[in-house]
Amino acid sequence: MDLSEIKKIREKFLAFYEASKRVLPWRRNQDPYAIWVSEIMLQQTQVDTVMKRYDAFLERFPTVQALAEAEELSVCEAWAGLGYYRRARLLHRGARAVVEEYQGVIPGDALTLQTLPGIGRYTAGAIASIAFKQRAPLVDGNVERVLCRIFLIDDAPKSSAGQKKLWALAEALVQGERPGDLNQSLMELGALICTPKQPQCTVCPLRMHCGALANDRVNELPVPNPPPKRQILEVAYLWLSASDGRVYLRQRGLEGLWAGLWEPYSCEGKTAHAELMEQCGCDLVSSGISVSHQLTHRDVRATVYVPTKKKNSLARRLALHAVVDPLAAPLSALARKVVMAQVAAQLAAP
DNA sequence: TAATCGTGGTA
DNA sequence: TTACCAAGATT
Repeated sequence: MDLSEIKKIREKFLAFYEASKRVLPWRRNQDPYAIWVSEIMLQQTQVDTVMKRYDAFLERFPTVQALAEAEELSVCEAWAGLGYYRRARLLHRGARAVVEEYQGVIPGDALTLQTLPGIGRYTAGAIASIAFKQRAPLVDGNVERVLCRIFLIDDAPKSSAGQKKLWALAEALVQGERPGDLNQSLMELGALICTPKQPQCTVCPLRMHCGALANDRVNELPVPNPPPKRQILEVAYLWLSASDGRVYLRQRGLEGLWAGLWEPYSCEGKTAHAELMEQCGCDLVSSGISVSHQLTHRDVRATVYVPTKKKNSLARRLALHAVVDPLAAPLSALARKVVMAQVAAQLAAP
């Protein structure tokens, strides 16, 4: 990307911001403390939600000194309704750090800001650029979307490759006049025009510079971040059959996973096998049957165990019910797989 | 690196 | 109803 193109894009953003910026409480002045408070409140929180509480918070804690002197509990009170209350505690700690380590003067450069509690890379860039006019970049959810589209970035925004490209572009764009306005213009475009769904490309001031629009890929960029890796849930099932061929089942509790459904007695978690033996009070060996099952956010690995010798008291001890046809019971999909696999194995090799 | 942290809004 | 998203940071 050549510098003249970057410069044109920068100027489009600044012109858009000048013409279209919203009137917001934290844009009244450039008080670093007030900007700081707003940036913390706005983390993962909608503008409307912050609007309702921002002025009251500043009225109660008008300066960094006032906040530092306050009790943590009262800070959290003033935070009520904003969620993520750890932010309030970290902001409070940050204020105390500024008073103790910086004589109450908020540092003006991004690197120092980022050492304060609750201030990460984004917030440091925001405070440094908006309150101190430093050429410090920032990347938030809006900026990710806007830059992925304009610069046709095919990496997922949260991926390391994507983050690297995004921060590099944000860094390049902010190297000009009015860095604070430039940074806010990126976010403002994302909030008002370059929205996640149904972006207003026809009126977008950057439409002549947008790679996604030129390639008709606006709706597929940014590419979705990969879903979080699913947890593995281990389940150990006890296969207990009576001499007459019936199978022992139990009903699960009415809360939680597979609530109210039936299954062979089971234990869950990494120590499922050991726990199952503990509950049975006897040795258990694998029946040779193991089953995989997928839930929304878990991969289940189920293994079936059988007692090494007949334990007639087991069923009574575990309060199990003898069922003639286990497949007729309301089983979870996993338990159904387990029962079918176990029955099939027994028919094949009785 | 991945889970966690709150609440409110939208399609 | 259910994702998905909203000016992220921390451990």
